[in-house]
Amino acid sequence: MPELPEVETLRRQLTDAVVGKTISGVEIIDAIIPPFTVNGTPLVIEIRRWGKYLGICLNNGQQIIIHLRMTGNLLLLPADETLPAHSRFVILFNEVKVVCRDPRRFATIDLVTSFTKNALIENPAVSFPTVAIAHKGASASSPIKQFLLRQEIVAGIGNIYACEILFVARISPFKKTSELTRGEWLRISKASAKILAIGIESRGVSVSDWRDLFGEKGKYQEKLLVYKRKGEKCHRCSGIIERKALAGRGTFFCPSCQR
DNA sequence: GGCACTGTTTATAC
DNA sequence: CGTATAAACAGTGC
Ligand SMILES: [Zn+2]
Repeated sequence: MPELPEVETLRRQLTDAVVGKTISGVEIIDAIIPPFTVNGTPLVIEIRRWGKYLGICLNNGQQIIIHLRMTGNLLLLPADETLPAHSRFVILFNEVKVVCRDPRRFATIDLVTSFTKNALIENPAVSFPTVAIAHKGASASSPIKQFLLRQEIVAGIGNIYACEILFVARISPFKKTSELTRGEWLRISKASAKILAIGIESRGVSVSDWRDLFGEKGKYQEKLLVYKRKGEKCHRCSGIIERKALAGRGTFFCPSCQR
């Protein structure tokens, strides 16, 4: 479930763990991944993030770009440790290695010399300006939840946090963006910053098998407000949380206090 | 066994 | 052009 908070957690942990270290190679385990060659044995100079993309920047001009998709995670292990099941690639250092474990095999890794991903709101955990997105929303007809999931609009929000944010903002996931008022956009802005920050502080949400770089579970699953809470009592009113499909995704909300 | 469901994105069809 | 659906894959739960 790597969404923005999970990927940001890895970015921070990787920064502490491998910046300044020498990469001795990248081993591709899953043959479906196109092979590539790292030039020489470069140093890691920075770990960057664009939405859910992670970039390992090297001092040879190359960059390793990783997207964990549904079930990918990264694990820091001693160099001589046996690889876990579903390992797909391994980034090798002198004494440690970073392995990508990914049962569903959707995660991607690429070696590039330049990379960028643009979005209307680049880092919603830090800043969520409302003027441009409200303008774009005014001319769209999609439900707000689908709109928040579009990565070229808001980089990094995924299905779980979209549900959580809209609960905090007291807005129905099905409400059309063209019908949102200025005040509602401001509530979405505040709720996004708040929930994503809590997600990051919690080192993510382990509703399934998510683990951080050190194999530890996150803590946000203990704080979930609506996600996976179908049939349970709303924390804000006397309503009961419902689940409905929206664009094929499970969508959790309180029908009585989200309008 | 069968079917629904799961964190994401993208190609393809309309 | 925007929007909707299927597909990539493997596991889990009913
Ligand atoms: Zn409620």
